Amino acid sequence: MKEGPDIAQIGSLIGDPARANILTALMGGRALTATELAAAAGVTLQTASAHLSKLESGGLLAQRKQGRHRYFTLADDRVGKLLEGIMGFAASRGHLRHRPGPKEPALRKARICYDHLAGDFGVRMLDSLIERGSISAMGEGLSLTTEGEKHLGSIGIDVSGLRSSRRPLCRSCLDWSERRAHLAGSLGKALLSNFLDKGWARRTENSRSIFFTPEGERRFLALFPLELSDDITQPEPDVGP
Amino acid sequence: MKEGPDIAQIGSLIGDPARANILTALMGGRALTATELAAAAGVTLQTASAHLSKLESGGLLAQRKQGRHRYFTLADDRVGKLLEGIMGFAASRGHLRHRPGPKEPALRKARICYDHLAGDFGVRMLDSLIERGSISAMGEGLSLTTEGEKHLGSIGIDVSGLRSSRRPLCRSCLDWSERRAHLAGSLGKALLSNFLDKGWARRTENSRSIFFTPEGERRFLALFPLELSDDITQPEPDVGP
DNA sequence: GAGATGGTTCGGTTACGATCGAAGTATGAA
DNA sequence: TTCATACTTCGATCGTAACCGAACCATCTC
Repeated sequence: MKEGPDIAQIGSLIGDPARANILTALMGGRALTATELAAAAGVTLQTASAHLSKLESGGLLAQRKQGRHRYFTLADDRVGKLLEGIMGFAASRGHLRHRPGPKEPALRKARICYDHLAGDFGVRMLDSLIERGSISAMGEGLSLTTEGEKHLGSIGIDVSGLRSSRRPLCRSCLDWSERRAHLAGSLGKALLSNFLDKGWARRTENSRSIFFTPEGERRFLALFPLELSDDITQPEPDVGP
Repeated sequence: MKEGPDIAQIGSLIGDPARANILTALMGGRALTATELAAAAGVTLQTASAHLSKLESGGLLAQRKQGRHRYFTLADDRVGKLLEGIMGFAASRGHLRHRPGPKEPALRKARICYDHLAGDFGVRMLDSLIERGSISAMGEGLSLTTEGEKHLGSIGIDVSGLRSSRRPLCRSCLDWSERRAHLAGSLGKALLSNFLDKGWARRTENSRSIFFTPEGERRFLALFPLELSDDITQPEPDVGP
């Protein structure tokens, strides 16, 4: 007696707190093991195992066996989009049940989103590029200008090489904590790699946060200036119990 | 572990089948009453009431009181976007909610949707009316032409009487199993009543399917011819687990 | 081989929430 | 006023799914 795509099944998969925690943990784009995910979800390994198999057969997760580990990731980036959408909506509704842990400020400042930079720094980077005219925003889409290609070339990004890949060069990705867009696509990935290669920043173990060295941060901020650089330094007040 | 993260709340709201039906029903953009939604969800009014208040306090629904009716709509179009995203994902994943049971073909052929005709027959009826010029489709909206008013008057529909009601005369209602529109609104209701009154068809007990008598079916098909009457007879292949 | 680590399966318990009958409230009609 | 319709609240039932302990399989190290 049911008609239409089964949104209830997807919904109930996301609707369980343990599974929601698992999915949230995987939003960073890194592959995580069942044990790590069990810890993230706050359940035992057996329970997590059951959840993971449900999520997988529901098409939300993919797993890849490597030795005696099983690495789980989101099935594809459409799942990520979907979750971002729900997170953004939930955040805007004030459904912030998110517990502000100690690592939270670092996550908010700079973190990885799939393979590119998100958080305050990610938002700032895109804003600055747009303000400068390196990237033009038309509606939902983004495109690199010739000025931008020159600009980014000067800091070591091989744009023409990126163009040859199948993946779109520029895409905007909505940040759930900021509700503002940051830069995704192959260019977003290349920029982050560039920062890491230069030693401006490094990934934090077992976390999605990205740590900028003082020198790296100085250079980053100089490279991506903003007319109205306001809320990037002040920490946000804690919300919730 | 009741302290679920943000997305779990939204997910579990969408995750209940009854609530998913309610939301799906509201995707048409029309405001519907609690009673209509109860029917759409296949639950009693009390149960629907509980679901509706949950959905509302979850920020997914808005209600507007009008006389002794309570009209519910999606809270805003961001909710619609969200649901569309989930539906799109579910559809692409092949999560079609069809558990092809024995009654399934009958449901697909002709069934009731609130108070009007849906399924193959519903789609055909609207297509035929548009092809004939009785109804003109402009974007999302439908309107009855003067030719159409004459045409339907000839088969016993009092259009001017219907106009006096508050309810819109013509509305298109998207059928998720068909992904095509059928005719809703007071005219859609009147047409179905007309068929039932004439004895062309009757409702099936405890089901949403509508049974056409052989004679009724013959007349119906004659009344609503189609240039390209193709897929109305061949049953779709089962999509099994 | 033995032992350790990573992960799954099974069985039984438990708690949550969906459901409906019945009774109660609000609005409109006669 | 009285009756009817639309909807909500209350209370109780009941099914399902989340959960964990324990046992089991798989892979790596030594």
